[in-house]
Amino acid sequence: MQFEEAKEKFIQAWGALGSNWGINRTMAQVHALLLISAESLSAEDIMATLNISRGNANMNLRALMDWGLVNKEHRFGERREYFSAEKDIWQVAQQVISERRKRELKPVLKVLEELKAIRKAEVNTDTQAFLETVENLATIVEQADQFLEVVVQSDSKWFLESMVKIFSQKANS
Amino acid sequence: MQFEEAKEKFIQAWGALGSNWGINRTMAQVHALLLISAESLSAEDIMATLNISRGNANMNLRALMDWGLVNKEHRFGERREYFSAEKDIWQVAQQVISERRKRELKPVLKVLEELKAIRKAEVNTDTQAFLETVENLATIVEQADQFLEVVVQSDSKWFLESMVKIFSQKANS
DNA sequence: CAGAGCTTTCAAAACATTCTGAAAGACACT
DNA sequence: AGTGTCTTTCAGAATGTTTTGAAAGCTCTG
Repeated sequence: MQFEEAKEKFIQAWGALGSNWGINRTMAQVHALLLISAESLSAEDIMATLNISRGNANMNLRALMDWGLVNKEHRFGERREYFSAEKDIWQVAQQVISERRKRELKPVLKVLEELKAIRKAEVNTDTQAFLETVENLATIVEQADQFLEVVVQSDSKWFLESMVKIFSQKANS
Repeated sequence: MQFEEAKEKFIQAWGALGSNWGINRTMAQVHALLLISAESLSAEDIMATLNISRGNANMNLRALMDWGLVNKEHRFGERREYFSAEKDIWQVAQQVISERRKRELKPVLKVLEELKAIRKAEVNTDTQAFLETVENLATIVEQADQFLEVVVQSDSKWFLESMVKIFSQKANS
């Protein structure tokens, strides 16, 4: 496989993955492109490579910066700005997890807590089932949230070792 | 908070969550509705409660059945079909994880493996960076995949205990 | 302060997804 | 076979999302 072909394939694949995960295709593609470029790129470069408009490039670069996945660089003596992506994949993963936790998990947890406040007095089959479901759901989402917090705070080495321990424990049981 | 209000709030919240995760809003709402209903519901019930059309209800029920989250029930002496959701949240989570792993993680892993095949001979800065990124990415995605496999195969009790162990280990370090 | 070179914004256009409702299909019963 | 009840399908409509490109905004430099 040739380099150019591989590059393109990677960008496509990453774009497709993104769109399954609520991240828009172009944004994921821009990220992919920056991930695999040794040097930082200008908006111009990105527009040309991905065949997208200036506005589009700008918008998605901004979103990526919001997510903390991409950085802007000023170069001395140049007006043009350059962009680069965090290359340490573990850090990228942590960043993504941390943002999604903030943006999505937290609000859901809040709602679930509120819902537990429904008056237990009002007892009938439906209320019963409802409360039980909400409580179970809240528990599992909280646990997932806590787990992810640990992930976000761990360094990659520690985390992987812990996972290996779990795997082997599982294998022996 | 009154029951009806709580119910509605829950359905809305679940719908919103779904759309951040590549699941369409209505599908998530139908799932939510079934989750919190003590009895199974007919298509008619669902249409009425969520204010959606027959076709829409049918389509999303089918998708939920595809995901293994909802079951169809035939009742003796009735032609109408009833639908119910798996209420054990741990099972729901496992089911969702297992489907997404199959649908999304596997294809990405496949592409990443293919990309590693780029000729290493062709060495220059860009190729270098590319290969390194792809390899790191592949490693982390594989590890996530393995972890999720363990989750899917574990019972809830075992898994939670393992997580607690990790948490406390982390706390002591 | 005028102009060059770049970035940012935003309304309208293009595109994609989701929903509707009418029609066709399936089935059980007479 | 005919009828009533329910389910499924699907083309077109509605809605939602993304992209474009032109215009407006910066900021440096002569």
